[in-house]
Parts: sequence; C-alpha cells; structure tokens
Amino acid sequence: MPADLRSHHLRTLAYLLSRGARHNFVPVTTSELGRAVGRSQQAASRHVLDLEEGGLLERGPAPAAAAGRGVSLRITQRGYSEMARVYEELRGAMESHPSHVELDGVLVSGMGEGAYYMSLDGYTAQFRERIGYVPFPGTLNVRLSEARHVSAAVRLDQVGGELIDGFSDGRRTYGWVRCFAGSVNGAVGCHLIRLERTHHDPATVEVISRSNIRRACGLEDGSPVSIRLPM
Amino acid sequence: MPADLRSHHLRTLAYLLSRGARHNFVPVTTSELGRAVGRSQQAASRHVLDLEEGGLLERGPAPAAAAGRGVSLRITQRGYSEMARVYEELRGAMESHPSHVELDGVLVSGMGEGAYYMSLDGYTAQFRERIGYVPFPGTLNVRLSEARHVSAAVRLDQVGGELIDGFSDGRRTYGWVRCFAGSVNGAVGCHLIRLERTHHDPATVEVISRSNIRRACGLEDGSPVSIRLPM
DNA sequence: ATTACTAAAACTCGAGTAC
DNA sequence: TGTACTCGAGTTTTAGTAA
Repeated sequence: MPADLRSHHLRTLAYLLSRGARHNFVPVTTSELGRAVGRSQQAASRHVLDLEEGGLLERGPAPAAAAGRGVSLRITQRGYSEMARVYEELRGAMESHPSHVELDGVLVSGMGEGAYYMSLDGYTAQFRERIGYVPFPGTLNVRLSEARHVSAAVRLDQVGGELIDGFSDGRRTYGWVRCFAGSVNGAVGCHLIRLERTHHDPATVEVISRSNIRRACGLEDGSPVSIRLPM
Repeated sequence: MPADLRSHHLRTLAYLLSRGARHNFVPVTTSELGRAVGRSQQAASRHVLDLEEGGLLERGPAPAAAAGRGVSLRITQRGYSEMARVYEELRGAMESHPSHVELDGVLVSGMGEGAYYMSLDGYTAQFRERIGYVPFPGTLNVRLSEARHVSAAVRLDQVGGELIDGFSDGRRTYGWVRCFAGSVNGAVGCHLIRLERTHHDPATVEVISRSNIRRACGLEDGSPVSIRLPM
C-alpha cells in the first residue's frame, strides 16, 4: 500500500461511500467494484485487499449463506479521513483558482493609427452598443514582455469576446474587432482589443478605455502595464 | 497515457490549476512539480509529457532566454473537463452519501425483562434527563436479519450515544445503557439501546420509544423492522 | 455464482546522465 | 542551473484458473 491514495483506491472508496459504506457494511461484489472504477474483477479484489491492509476499509461478515457471494465492506475512520484530505486538496484547486488572463508588458507609443481607426463611425456605433461606451481617442499600446503572455493573447482570438463587425465605407473594408473586458494595473476598467487586421507584431496588444488611461494612471513609455481579463 | 486520470496526473493538474494555469501559461520547473506531488523531477517530467500527449496540458514558449530554464504550462479545455469530471465524482460521494446506520430485522417477542429493567427508577430519572422522556414500558426486540447488521450494531458501543449510568439498589447492581436516537420504519421516533449486561444474543437489539411502537406501527411478531440511526 | 491466487505483461519509478 | 532520455527495479494490471 503506497503512501498516497492511488486513483483506483480513491475511486473504490468513493463508490463505496456513495453506497453508504461510511456507516454501514454494504454488500458488493468485486466485479461490481471493478466496473465502477473501470478495472477488472481481479484488480478490484486486489484494491480491496490493499485498502484493508492499509486500514482504510474493513470487511464484515459475508452477505449470504453460500460461499463466494460477495463481500461486505465499510470505510474506516482513517479511510474517510484520507478521502477528505484528497477531496480538500482538489476542492482547493477547483474552487479558488485564479480565473483571469494576465498579460504583463510595458507601454510603448503607437503611431496613432489605432486611435484613427477606432474613431470611425462604423466602429463607434457598435462600441456604444456592445461595450457601452465610445473609446477615448487614443489606444494604449502594450508590448508584452514574455513569450508566454504573447501566446495567451493570441489564444484570445479563439475564446470569444464582444465582436465588433467589420464594415466597408465604399472605398475600403475594415476588419472585425474583438473586445475583452478587463482592467489595467488592477484599477482602471478597459477593453483589450484584438484586430482582424493589425500592423503590430503579435507581441504588441492594444487597449481601449472610456477615458485617457495614460493620464489617469500616470503612465509613460516604458511604464510596466499589467492587463487583467476576467474569464 | 491511460484512459483515466492517475492520481499523480490529477495532482499535477491541481497544482497547476491553483497556480493559475487554467487561463495563463504558468512558468514552473519539473522539480517544483515533483515536489508538489511528492515524486522525483524525472517522474514529474514524465507526467508533463503524458499530460501533453493526452491533450490535457499544453506547453508554451520557454520562460526565459537561457536553455533548460523551466517550462510554461497551461491546462487545456479538455484537461479542465477531466479534472471537473473527477472532482464531481468525488464531490458527489463526499457531499451526499447516506449518513445513517441502518439495521434491518424482524420483530420478535421478548420476555418482558427489558420493560422491567427500563422501568426502574434508577434508569427512568436519567432517561428523562438525557433523552427527554420516560420510555413506554415495553421494549421492542428486533432480531437482525443479516450478519453485517449485527456487526454494525455491535460497533455502536464504541461510537458514543447518550450514556445512562449504571447504579446499585443495595442488593444488586445494574449496568449502563447507551441510547442512540433514530426512527423505526422511517416514521416513529425511537432510541436503540445497548446494554452493558444483556440476556440477548448479539443479533437481537432493543428499541425504546415514548409510545407503544408495536401498536403505533401495527407490528406483530415477524414483521419486518428497519431502524435508522442518523450519525 | 463468487474470491483471489499465479504468472506474465504493462506501467511507473528514481538513479544516472546527455545535452 | 534546467529537461528529459535510458535502464533496472518495483508495482499494477489482466488472463487463466483453483476453490
């Protein structure tokens, strides 16, 4: 019996627990246990023996008169404690994990193209409808500092976000824009935007906001910027 | 990569999840992962490879400039689903398992001794104080039908219950009585009693109640009786 | 029907080590 | 420092089968 609970042992205990084996001896067959954990009857028999030897499970009197008619099993206090330990470890991870994308980088100056495009009527009308405001004319360009952040930013395109449709003004067409709500440096609300057509390399992302973030946060070129997008 | 999540794979994912790997690439070293799951660096490296091959984990660009400086890992949608599946299986067992002892048997007629003893002043005064009533004079004798229920009943002696002290009337001494609150046939409230000195074999248990259960439930000798004791 | 043994195959591990 | 390969040892599996 290894020190930690192997998954088949855990699943065996979980099955027995749901059958009421915390306080009663429950009659089961090893085939049934094997089916419950997706292993053979022989393996399940072994698991029960392991768990008994480890003091996690105890065996009661055989259910019926005839021989070889299954076993009666109950989970010991120790067995339940072990289950609880594993459960808490998993619960801790599942229920309180950070659920946002974080993109860190430094502020860089753009050429003003972002501001120009985002001010076009074809976009501003949709911004008002989809994200509730018309962006301050002037986007924040952030150069992501690590490759893993770039990767994360690129993946956003597959994740969704608010879609602003592209349009045509008769002379040329403008691509779609995807907006992801979030905040800059843990304070100012913003949207990170992903453009269908961009002149930036993938390491640079653009951020829009209701107001002038650059001024509101006292940022200048080279200032560290952390963008946090709740998922 | 086996079909089900082995415990080391699960724990690796849980650690990464708590580090935020659900939505971001997290930089880690395999030694760190090994420490987190109590295995060697080599094993942890293997686990990461396994999880990648199974599509549960994906690797991002290496964190820093130099070679061999750790890895960036993120949990895939599939990986998270697998974790959620296991978590739900375990949660279902841990949070909604039957938490009562059930003892099934048939009603048998006693000799009336139970009723006699339980009516002694040395007991009745304590009954009133500890369980809130003086039992109807006449205990219900239930012969447990299966050995596993007998086992469960015997174990109750170690579990606790309301203790009624023994006493002496000068001529002889009377043993302690332990009371366990519960219900008969899912309806009538009762207490199962365990006696320090009993004339019954272990397969027969006695039940007391405020009223006459035999009449209230329309029971006669041979009627099936199910005693349920919440834990 | 069962449980659980044996044997062999498959898997997992850590040590040693290449890069 | 790092990752991750090979390899020998230990563990876990299933098939076959005795009781």
